[in-house]
Amino acid sequence: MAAELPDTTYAVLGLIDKVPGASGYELVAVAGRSFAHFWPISQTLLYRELDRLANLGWVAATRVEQLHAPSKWTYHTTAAGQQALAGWLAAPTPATSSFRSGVLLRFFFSYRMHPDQVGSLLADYRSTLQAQQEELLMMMDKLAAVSTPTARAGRLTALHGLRTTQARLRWVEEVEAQLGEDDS
Amino acid sequence: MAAELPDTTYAVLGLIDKVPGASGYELVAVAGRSFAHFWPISQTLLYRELDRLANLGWVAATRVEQLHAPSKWTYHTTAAGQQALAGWLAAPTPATSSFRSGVLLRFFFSYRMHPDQVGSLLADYRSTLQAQQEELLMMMDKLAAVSTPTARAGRLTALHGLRTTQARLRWVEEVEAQLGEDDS
DNA sequence: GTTCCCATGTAACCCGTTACATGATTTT
DNA sequence: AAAATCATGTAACGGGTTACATGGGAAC
Repeated sequence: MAAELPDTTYAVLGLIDKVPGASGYELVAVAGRSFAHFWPISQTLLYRELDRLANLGWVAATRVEQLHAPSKWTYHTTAAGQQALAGWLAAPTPATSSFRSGVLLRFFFSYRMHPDQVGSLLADYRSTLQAQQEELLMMMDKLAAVSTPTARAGRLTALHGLRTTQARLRWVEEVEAQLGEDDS
Repeated sequence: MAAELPDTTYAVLGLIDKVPGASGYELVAVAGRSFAHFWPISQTLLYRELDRLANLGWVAATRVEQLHAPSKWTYHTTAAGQQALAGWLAAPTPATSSFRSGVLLRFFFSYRMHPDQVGSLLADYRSTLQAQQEELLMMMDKLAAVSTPTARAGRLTALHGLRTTQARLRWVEEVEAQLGEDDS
Protein backbone atom coordinates (compact mmCIF):
# COMPACT_ATOMS: atom_id res chain seq x y z
CA MET A 1 0.00 0.00 0.00
CA ALA A 2 1.42 3.33 -1.05
CA ALA A 3 2.27 5.87 1.61
CA GLU A 4 0.05 8.90 1.61
CA LEU A 5 1.43 11.82 -0.31
CA PRO A 6 1.45 15.39 0.99
CA ASP A 7 -1.10 17.84 -0.39
CA THR A 8 1.74 19.76 -1.98
CA THR A 9 2.23 16.91 -4.43
CA TYR A 10 -1.38 17.22 -5.56
CA ALA A 11 -1.07 20.98 -5.66
CA VAL A 12 1.69 20.68 -8.25
CA LEU A 13 -0.17 17.92 -10.06
CA GLY A 14 -3.23 20.14 -10.24
CA LEU A 15 -1.16 23.03 -11.52
CA ILE A 16 0.27 20.95 -14.35
CA ASP A 17 -3.21 19.77 -15.14
CA LYS A 18 -4.32 23.39 -15.22
CA VAL A 19 -1.36 24.75 -17.21
CA PRO A 20 -0.20 21.90 -19.44
CA GLY A 21 3.04 22.29 -21.31
CA ALA A 22 4.62 24.62 -18.82
CA SER A 23 8.22 24.35 -17.64
CA GLY A 24 9.26 24.07 -14.01
CA TYR A 25 10.36 27.66 -14.12
CA GLU A 26 6.99 28.78 -15.41
CA LEU A 27 5.16 26.66 -12.86
CA VAL A 28 7.05 28.36 -10.06
CA ALA A 29 5.87 31.70 -11.36
CA VAL A 30 2.28 30.52 -11.81
CA ALA A 31 2.21 29.01 -8.33
CA GLY A 32 3.43 32.31 -6.96
CA ARG A 33 0.67 34.18 -8.73
CA SER A 34 -2.17 31.75 -8.07
CA PHE A 35 -2.35 29.67 -4.90
CA ALA A 36 0.62 31.09 -3.03
CA HIS A 37 -1.76 32.92 -0.71
CA PHE A 38 -3.09 29.76 0.84
CA TRP A 39 -0.50 27.21 -0.25
CA PRO A 40 2.98 28.69 -0.67
CA ILE A 41 5.61 26.57 -2.42
CA SER A 42 9.29 27.35 -2.77
CA GLN A 43 11.14 26.80 -6.02
CA THR A 44 13.23 23.92 -4.67
CA LEU A 45 10.19 22.13 -3.35
CA LEU A 46 8.30 22.48 -6.61
CA TYR A 47 11.16 20.96 -8.58
CA ARG A 48 11.31 18.10 -6.10
CA GLU A 49 7.61 17.43 -6.56
CA LEU A 50 8.11 17.51 -10.32
CA ASP A 51 10.62 14.69 -9.93
CA ARG A 52 8.28 12.74 -7.73
CA LEU A 53 5.33 13.15 -10.07
CA ALA A 54 7.41 12.02 -13.03
CA ASN A 55 8.59 8.95 -11.09
CA LEU A 56 5.02 8.14 -10.15
CA GLY A 57 4.09 8.29 -13.81
CA TRP A 58 1.49 10.94 -13.06
CA VAL A 59 3.11 13.51 -15.32
CA ALA A 60 5.18 13.13 -18.48
CA ALA A 61 8.16 15.34 -19.18
CA THR A 62 9.18 16.46 -22.64
CA ARG A 63 12.42 18.16 -23.56
CA VAL A 64 11.96 21.30 -25.62
CA GLU A 65 14.86 23.06 -27.36
CA GLN A 66 14.66 26.80 -27.70
CA LEU A 67 16.55 29.26 -29.85
CA HIS A 68 16.58 32.36 -27.72
CA ALA A 69 16.57 30.71 -24.32
CA PRO A 70 17.98 27.60 -22.63
CA SER A 71 16.30 24.27 -23.26
CA LYS A 72 13.55 23.30 -20.88
CA TRP A 73 11.42 20.44 -19.68
CA THR A 74 7.69 20.76 -20.15
CA TYR A 75 5.09 18.75 -18.28
CA HIS A 76 1.62 17.42 -18.79
CA THR A 77 -0.52 15.03 -16.79
CA THR A 78 -0.94 11.41 -17.82
CA ALA A 79 -4.20 9.48 -17.58
CA ALA A 80 -2.97 7.99 -14.29
CA GLY A 81 -2.19 11.48 -13.04
CA GLN A 82 -5.63 12.80 -13.87
CA GLN A 83 -7.13 9.83 -12.08
CA ALA A 84 -4.97 10.46 -9.02
CA LEU A 85 -6.02 14.11 -8.98
CA ALA A 86 -9.68 13.19 -9.24
CA GLY A 87 -9.29 10.65 -6.47
CA TRP A 88 -7.65 13.17 -4.20
CA LEU A 89 -10.40 15.70 -4.89
CA ALA A 90 -13.10 13.10 -4.23
CA ALA A 91 -11.62 11.89 -0.95
CA PRO A 92 -12.90 13.51 2.25
CA THR A 93 -10.83 16.55 3.20
CA PRO A 94 -8.94 15.99 6.45
CA ALA A 95 -9.26 19.71 7.24
CA THR A 96 -5.55 20.29 6.91
CA SER A 97 -5.16 23.93 7.68
CA SER A 98 -2.40 25.66 9.53
CA PHE A 99 -2.04 29.22 10.60
CA ARG A 100 0.89 30.83 12.34
CA SER A 101 1.13 34.54 12.95
CA GLY A 102 4.17 36.25 14.38
CA VAL A 103 2.15 39.40 14.91
CA LEU A 104 -0.49 37.67 17.02
CA LEU A 105 2.13 35.80 18.99
CA ARG A 106 3.77 39.07 19.91
CA PHE A 107 0.44 40.71 20.58
CA PHE A 108 -0.41 37.87 22.93
CA PHE A 109 2.54 39.01 25.05
CA SER A 110 1.87 42.71 24.50
CA TYR A 111 1.47 43.30 28.24
CA ARG A 112 5.25 43.06 28.37
CA MET A 113 5.63 45.82 25.78
CA HIS A 114 5.64 49.59 26.00
CA PRO A 115 2.39 51.10 24.70
CA ASP A 116 4.07 52.65 21.69
CA GLN A 117 5.64 49.31 20.80
CA VAL A 118 2.14 47.88 20.66
CA GLY A 119 1.14 50.83 18.51
CA SER A 120 3.85 50.23 15.95
CA LEU A 121 3.16 46.50 15.96
CA LEU A 122 -0.42 47.23 14.97
CA ALA A 123 0.63 49.88 12.47
CA ASP A 124 3.01 47.47 10.76
CA TYR A 125 0.34 44.81 10.73
CA ARG A 126 -2.10 47.20 9.14
CA SER A 127 0.25 48.06 6.31
CA THR A 128 1.00 44.44 5.51
CA LEU A 129 -2.73 43.77 5.49
CA GLN A 130 -3.33 46.71 3.21
CA ALA A 131 -0.64 45.53 0.82
CA GLN A 132 -2.22 42.09 0.84
CA GLN A 133 -5.60 43.60 0.17
CA GLU A 134 -4.39 45.49 -2.86
CA GLU A 135 -2.68 42.43 -4.24
CA LEU A 136 -5.84 40.40 -3.87
CA LEU A 137 -7.97 43.12 -5.41
CA MET A 138 -5.68 43.24 -8.42
CA MET A 139 -5.80 39.48 -8.74
CA MET A 140 -9.58 39.46 -8.62
CA ASP A 141 -9.78 42.27 -11.12
CA LYS A 142 -7.66 40.33 -13.56
CA LEU A 143 -9.69 37.18 -13.11
CA ALA A 144 -13.05 38.92 -13.31
CA ALA A 145 -12.36 39.58 -16.99
CA VAL A 146 -12.18 35.86 -17.72
CA SER A 147 -15.29 33.72 -17.50
CA THR A 148 -13.95 30.18 -17.35
CA PRO A 149 -14.53 27.72 -14.51
CA THR A 150 -10.84 27.84 -13.58
CA ALA A 151 -10.86 31.62 -13.41
CA ARG A 152 -13.96 31.58 -11.28
CA ALA A 153 -12.42 29.13 -8.81
CA GLY A 154 -9.31 31.29 -8.62
CA ARG A 155 -11.36 34.42 -8.15
CA LEU A 156 -13.35 32.89 -5.30
CA THR A 157 -10.24 31.75 -3.45
CA ALA A 158 -8.91 35.29 -3.82
CA LEU A 159 -12.21 36.53 -2.43
CA HIS A 160 -11.67 34.29 0.58
CA GLY A 161 -8.36 35.99 1.19
CA LEU A 162 -9.87 39.41 0.67
CA ARG A 163 -12.70 38.84 3.15
CA THR A 164 -10.18 37.53 5.67
CA THR A 165 -7.88 40.48 5.20
CA GLN A 166 -10.68 43.00 5.45
CA ALA A 167 -11.94 41.45 8.69
CA ARG A 168 -8.46 41.71 10.11
CA LEU A 169 -8.13 45.34 9.09
CA ARG A 170 -11.35 46.05 10.97
CA TRP A 171 -9.88 44.15 13.92
CA VAL A 172 -6.87 46.46 13.93
CA GLU A 173 -9.13 49.49 14.08
CA GLU A 174 -11.23 47.91 16.78
CA VAL A 175 -8.16 47.19 18.89
CA GLU A 176 -6.61 50.60 18.31
CA ALA A 177 -9.83 52.24 19.41
CA GLN A 178 -9.90 50.14 22.55
CA LEU A 179 -6.28 50.85 23.41
CA GLY A 180 -6.75 54.54 22.72
CA GLU A 181 -9.35 54.77 25.46
CA ASP A 182 -6.89 53.71 28.14
CA ASP A 183 -4.12 56.08 27.12
CA SER A 184 -6.14 59.23 27.57
CA MET B 1 27.11 35.78 17.25
CA ALA B 2 24.28 33.54 18.33
CA ALA B 3 22.12 31.96 15.67
CA GLU B 4 18.63 33.35 15.55
CA LEU B 5 16.11 31.33 17.47
CA PRO B 6 12.71 30.40 16.11
CA ASP B 7 9.65 32.25 17.38
CA THR B 8 8.47 29.04 19.00
CA THR B 9 11.29 29.33 21.52
CA TYR B 10 10.06 32.75 22.55
CA ALA B 11 6.49 31.50 22.58
CA VAL B 12 7.41 28.95 25.24
CA LEU B 13 9.57 31.46 27.07
CA GLY B 14 6.64 33.87 27.15
CA LEU B 15 4.33 31.16 28.41
CA ILE B 16 6.61 30.33 31.31
CA ASP B 17 6.87 34.01 32.07
CA LYS B 18 3.09 34.18 32.04
CA VAL B 19 2.46 31.00 34.04
CA PRO B 20 5.45 30.62 36.36
CA GLY B 21 5.84 27.40 38.27
CA ALA B 22 4.05 25.25 35.75
CA SER B 23 5.24 21.83 34.64
CA GLY B 24 5.88 20.83 31.05
CA TYR B 25 2.68 18.86 31.08
CA GLU B 26 0.71 21.87 32.29
CA LEU B 27 2.37 24.15 29.77
CA VAL B 28 1.28 21.84 26.97
CA ALA B 29 -2.29 22.16 28.19
CA VAL B 30 -2.05 25.94 28.59
CA ALA B 31 -0.53 26.35 25.14
CA GLY B 32 -3.38 24.32 23.72
CA ARG B 33 -5.93 26.55 25.40
CA SER B 34 -4.27 29.89 24.74
CA PHE B 35 -2.22 30.55 21.62
CA ALA B 36 -2.80 27.29 19.79
CA HIS B 37 -5.12 29.11 17.38
CA PHE B 38 -2.34 31.17 15.87
CA TRP B 39 0.75 29.30 17.05
CA PRO B 40 0.17 25.57 17.51
CA ILE B 41 2.84 23.58 19.35
CA SER B 42 3.02 19.84 19.73
CA GLN B 43 3.92 18.23 23.02
CA THR B 44 7.26 16.93 21.78
CA LEU B 45 8.27 20.31 20.46
CA LEU B 46 7.39 22.09 23.67
CA TYR B 47 9.52 19.72 25.73
CA ARG B 48 12.39 20.28 23.32
CA GLU B 49 12.09 24.02 23.74
CA LEU B 50 12.05 23.57 27.50
CA ASP B 51 15.43 21.86 27.22
CA ARG B 52 16.78 24.59 25.02
CA LEU B 53 15.57 27.37 27.30
CA ALA B 54 17.12 25.68 30.33
CA ASN B 55 20.43 25.29 28.49
CA LEU B 56 20.34 28.94 27.50
CA GLY B 57 19.85 29.85 31.13
CA TRP B 58 16.64 31.67 30.27
CA VAL B 59 14.52 29.49 32.49
CA ALA B 60 15.32 27.63 35.70
CA ALA B 61 13.91 24.19 36.41
CA THR B 62 12.98 22.97 39.85
CA ARG B 63 12.16 19.40 40.79
CA VAL B 64 8.93 19.07 42.76
CA GLU B 65 7.94 15.84 44.49
CA GLN B 66 4.26 15.05 44.74
CA LEU B 67 2.33 12.60 46.88
CA HIS B 68 -0.58 11.68 44.68
CA ALA B 69 1.09 12.15 41.30
CA PRO B 70 4.48 11.60 39.69
CA SER B 71 7.26 14.07 40.37
CA LYS B 72 7.55 16.96 37.99
CA TRP B 73 9.80 19.76 36.83
CA THR B 74 8.53 23.29 37.24
CA TYR B 75 9.86 26.28 35.38
CA HIS B 76 10.26 29.98 35.85
CA THR B 77 12.08 32.64 33.87
CA THR B 78 15.44 33.98 34.95
CA ALA B 79 16.49 37.62 34.68
CA ALA B 80 18.33 36.77 31.46
CA GLY B 81 15.19 35.10 30.16
CA GLN B 82 13.03 38.12 30.87
CA GLN B 83 15.57 40.30 29.13
CA ALA B 84 15.58 37.99 26.11
CA LEU B 85 11.80 38.09 25.96
CA ALA B 86 11.75 41.87 26.16
CA GLY B 87 14.39 42.08 23.45
CA TRP B 88 12.41 39.82 21.17
CA LEU B 89 9.26 41.87 21.73
CA ALA B 90 11.11 45.12 21.09
CA ALA B 91 12.74 43.95 17.85
CA PRO B 92 10.93 44.71 14.59
CA THR B 93 8.55 41.92 13.64
CA PRO B 94 9.67 40.17 10.43
CA ALA B 95 6.03 39.52 9.50
CA THR B 96 6.39 35.79 9.94
CA SER B 97 2.98 34.50 9.10
CA SER B 98 2.05 31.36 7.28
CA PHE B 99 -1.28 30.08 6.14
CA ARG B 100 -2.06 26.80 4.45
CA SER B 101 -5.57 25.61 3.80
CA GLY B 102 -6.43 22.21 2.42
CA VAL B 103 -9.98 23.36 1.77
CA LEU B 104 -8.92 26.31 -0.36
CA LEU B 105 -6.39 24.20 -2.22
CA ARG B 106 -9.13 21.76 -3.17
CA PHE B 107 -11.53 24.56 -3.94
CA PHE B 108 -8.95 26.05 -6.27
CA PHE B 109 -9.26 22.87 -8.34
CA SER B 110 -13.02 22.59 -7.85
CA TYR B 111 -13.63 22.76 -11.61
CA ARG B 112 -12.44 19.15 -11.65
CA MET B 113 -15.08 18.13 -9.12
CA HIS B 114 -18.71 17.18 -9.39
CA PRO B 115 -21.02 19.98 -8.21
CA ASP B 116 -22.17 18.03 -5.17
CA GLN B 117 -18.56 17.35 -4.19
CA VAL B 118 -18.05 21.10 -4.10
CA GLY B 119 -21.19 21.38 -2.05
CA SER B 120 -20.01 18.97 0.59
CA LEU B 121 -16.57 20.55 0.63
CA LEU B 122 -18.20 23.86 1.52
CA ALA B 123 -20.57 22.23 4.00
CA ASP B 124 -17.68 20.58 5.81
CA TYR B 125 -15.78 23.82 5.82
CA ARG B 126 -18.76 25.61 7.29
CA SER B 127 -19.05 23.18 10.18
CA THR B 128 -15.39 23.38 11.06
CA LEU B 129 -15.68 27.16 11.00
CA GLN B 130 -18.74 27.04 13.21
CA ALA B 131 -16.99 24.79 15.68
CA GLN B 132 -14.06 27.18 15.68
CA GLN B 133 -16.38 30.08 16.24
CA GLU B 134 -17.99 28.50 19.26
CA GLU B 135 -14.64 27.64 20.74
CA LEU B 136 -13.47 31.21 20.34
CA LEU B 137 -16.66 32.61 21.78
CA MET B 138 -16.29 30.42 24.84
CA MET B 139 -12.68 31.48 25.23
CA MET B 140 -13.62 35.15 25.01
CA ASP B 141 -16.44 34.69 27.47
CA LYS B 142 -14.09 33.16 29.98
CA LEU B 143 -11.54 35.92 29.54
CA ALA B 144 -14.08 38.72 29.64
CA ALA B 145 -14.63 37.96 33.31
CA VAL B 146 -10.99 38.72 34.11
CA SER B 147 -9.70 42.28 33.85
CA THR B 148 -5.94 41.85 33.82
CA PRO B 149 -3.62 42.98 31.00
CA THR B 150 -2.79 39.37 30.17
CA ALA B 151 -6.45 38.42 29.93
CA ARG B 152 -7.15 41.42 27.71
CA ALA B 153 -4.32 40.49 25.35
CA GLY B 154 -5.64 36.94 25.17
CA ARG B 155 -9.17 38.13 24.60
CA LEU B 156 -8.11 40.38 21.74
CA THR B 157 -6.18 37.63 19.98
CA ALA B 158 -9.28 35.46 20.31
CA LEU B 159 -11.26 38.32 18.81
CA HIS B 160 -8.89 38.30 15.86
CA GLY B 161 -9.69 34.66 15.31
CA LEU B 162 -13.39 35.27 15.72
CA ARG B 163 -13.49 38.09 13.17
CA THR B 164 -11.53 35.95 10.75
CA THR B 165 -13.82 32.97 11.22
CA GLN B 166 -16.95 35.05 10.84
CA ALA B 167 -15.68 36.60 7.63
CA ARG B 168 -15.03 33.12 6.27
CA LEU B 169 -18.48 31.92 7.23
CA ARG B 170 -19.93 34.82 5.26
CA TRP B 171 -17.64 33.81 2.38
CA VAL B 172 -19.11 30.31 2.41
CA GLU B 173 -22.62 31.73 2.14
CA GLU B 174 -21.54 34.11 -0.59
CA VAL B 175 -20.02 31.28 -2.59
CA GLU B 176 -22.95 28.94 -2.05
CA ALA B 177 -25.32 31.61 -3.28
CA GLN B 178 -23.21 32.15 -6.36
CA LEU B 179 -22.96 28.46 -7.15
CA GLY B 180 -26.68 27.99 -6.52
CA GLU B 181 -27.51 30.38 -9.34
CA ASP B 182 -25.81 28.21 -11.94
CA ASP B 183 -27.42 24.94 -10.89
CA SER B 184 -30.98 26.05 -11.41
C1' DG C 1 -9.76 -4.12 36.21
C1' DT C 2 -9.74 -1.27 32.63
C1' DT C 3 -9.51 3.28 31.58
C1' DC C 4 -8.26 8.03 32.34
C1' DC C 5 -5.01 11.59 34.13
C1' DC C 6 -0.27 13.02 35.27
C1' DA C 7 4.36 13.35 33.55
C1' DT C 8 8.36 12.97 30.55
C1' DG C 9 10.66 11.28 27.16
C1' DT C 10 12.78 8.69 22.52
C1' DA C 11 12.98 7.68 17.55
C1' DA C 12 12.34 8.53 13.00
C1' DC C 13 10.89 10.98 9.49
C1' DC C 14 10.28 14.60 5.98
C1' DC C 15 8.52 18.75 4.51
C1' DG C 16 9.96 23.12 3.59
C1' DT C 17 13.46 26.65 3.67
C1' DT C 18 17.69 29.28 2.61
C1' DA C 19 21.77 29.73 0.28
C1' DC C 20 24.34 28.87 -3.44
C1' DA C 21 26.00 27.28 -8.30
C1' DT C 22 25.75 27.42 -13.24
C1' DG C 23 25.29 29.18 -17.73
C1' DA C 24 23.22 31.17 -21.75
C1' DT C 25 20.65 35.03 -23.69
C1' DT C 26 18.52 39.45 -23.73
C1' DT C 27 17.87 43.97 -22.17
C1' DT C 28 19.60 48.39 -20.22
C1' DA D 1 29.65 46.13 -18.90
C1' DA D 2 26.17 45.10 -15.86
C1' DA D 3 21.82 43.45 -14.74
C1' DA D 4 17.68 40.95 -15.52
C1' DT D 5 15.35 36.74 -17.44
C1' DC D 6 15.20 31.84 -18.39
C1' DA D 7 16.13 27.38 -16.58
C1' DT D 8 17.48 23.71 -13.43
C1' DG D 9 19.68 21.98 -9.91
C1' DT D 10 22.67 20.68 -5.24
C1' DA D 11 23.58 20.85 -0.26
C1' DA D 12 22.55 21.37 4.28
C1' DC D 13 19.73 22.30 7.81
C1' DG D 14 16.00 22.22 11.18
C1' DG D 15 11.46 22.76 12.68
C1' DG D 16 7.51 20.24 13.42
C1' DT D 17 5.06 15.97 13.19
C1' DT D 18 3.40 11.23 14.39
C1' DA D 19 3.97 7.16 16.78
C1' DC D 20 5.39 4.94 20.59
C1' DA D 21 7.28 3.81 25.49
C1' DT D 22 6.93 4.02 30.39
C1' DG D 23 4.92 4.05 34.87
C1' DG D 24 2.37 5.23 38.86
C1' DG D 25 -1.98 6.84 41.01
C1' DA D 26 -6.88 7.86 40.61
C1' DA D 27 -11.50 7.16 39.05
C1' DC D 28 -15.36 4.53 37.24
